[in-house]
Amino acid sequence: LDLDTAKQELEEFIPHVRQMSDHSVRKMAGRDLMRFKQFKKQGIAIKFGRFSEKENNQIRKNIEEFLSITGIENAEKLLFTSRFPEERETIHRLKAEHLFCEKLSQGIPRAWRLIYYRARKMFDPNNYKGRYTKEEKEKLKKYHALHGNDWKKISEMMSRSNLSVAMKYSEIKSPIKYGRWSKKEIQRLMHAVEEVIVKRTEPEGANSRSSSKESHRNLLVDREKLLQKLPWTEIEAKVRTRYWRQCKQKWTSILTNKMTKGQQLYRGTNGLQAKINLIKRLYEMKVEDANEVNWGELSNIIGDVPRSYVQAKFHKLKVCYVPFWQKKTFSEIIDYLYEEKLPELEQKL
DNA sequence: AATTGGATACCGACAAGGCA
DNA sequence: TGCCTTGTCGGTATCCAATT
Repeated sequence: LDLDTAKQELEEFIPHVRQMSDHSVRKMAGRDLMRFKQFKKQGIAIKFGRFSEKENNQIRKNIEEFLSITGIENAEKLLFTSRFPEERETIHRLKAEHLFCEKLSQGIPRAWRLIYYRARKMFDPNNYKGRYTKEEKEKLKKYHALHGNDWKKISEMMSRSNLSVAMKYSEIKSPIKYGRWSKKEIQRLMHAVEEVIVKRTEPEGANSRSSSKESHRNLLVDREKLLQKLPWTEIEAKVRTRYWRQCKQKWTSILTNKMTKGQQLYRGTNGLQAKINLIKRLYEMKVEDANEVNWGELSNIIGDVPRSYVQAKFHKLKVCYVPFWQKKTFSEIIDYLYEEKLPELEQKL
């Protein structure tokens, strides 16, 4: 199968296939194309984004079955074979013999690689360890000083996953401030954001003042897009006192304020109406999993606000009004809100 | 003045892309 | 395949202001 044909055939399942490296496309063609076509026959679309609870359960089931077929003791041995040098050969042989790749991805309409990584996260005993203690943070800094970016080594020393230690370190590597933002910091943030936006829309050459103002105005219209794709590490460097994720979050809240012109859209009667509308719309959508919801579409319920604002509001509704929400599925939560809470809210109106 | 609930901030979990 | 980096999502603790 040559590369161009592969790209062409894959395109209907993976819209961004043209931007992928040739190497990944080849891999995907070999491992996934057949599966994708099978799913298409059954009328099932290939998915992206967060895994639904259903998919997670399917992975658990697939792993469990594979373990019982091969007699491999546990998921860690299956998914982190290199941690068990003595048994490596045997496990590899069993995986090949019993078609591990195929079995793992059974019933899940996604690229194989994504499923594999999801499974590794789920079954890594070094994952899900909760917050870092002070001592752990100190240890992490010490180990990094000794071993540099050898996250694999550090993760073993700390019994945390590679991903976890790498991310935590990037947060704590330089001293940052916590707590409320000072005026100066906010100013630096706004400046930094403006700079990267102007730089982006004005590729070298066009540098006249008027065109800069012009593009600035156009960008304000296009803010939803801008909100999502700013170079936050660059901005972090310009702000200096904050970590990039703090910057991003602060920017979102500033933007929300600007968009709502400081009105309190979610207070008093407005807020009540917004809650009611939100519940109604979600109920009407009949969606089974939270990541199928198009939150951007719902934002007009509250007003001119970013998507994340609506999501946060929904979260609040859920936590405040739905008992045992952690144990309920998304549609159960929506049903509860609609049946139990909606009448109450409407009465208050 | 106390209570209550919304806003804000923190940070772990996650997806996905690149490179070797 | 494995590993690292960058960017997004979501749960929770805390802060603060409106309400009683």
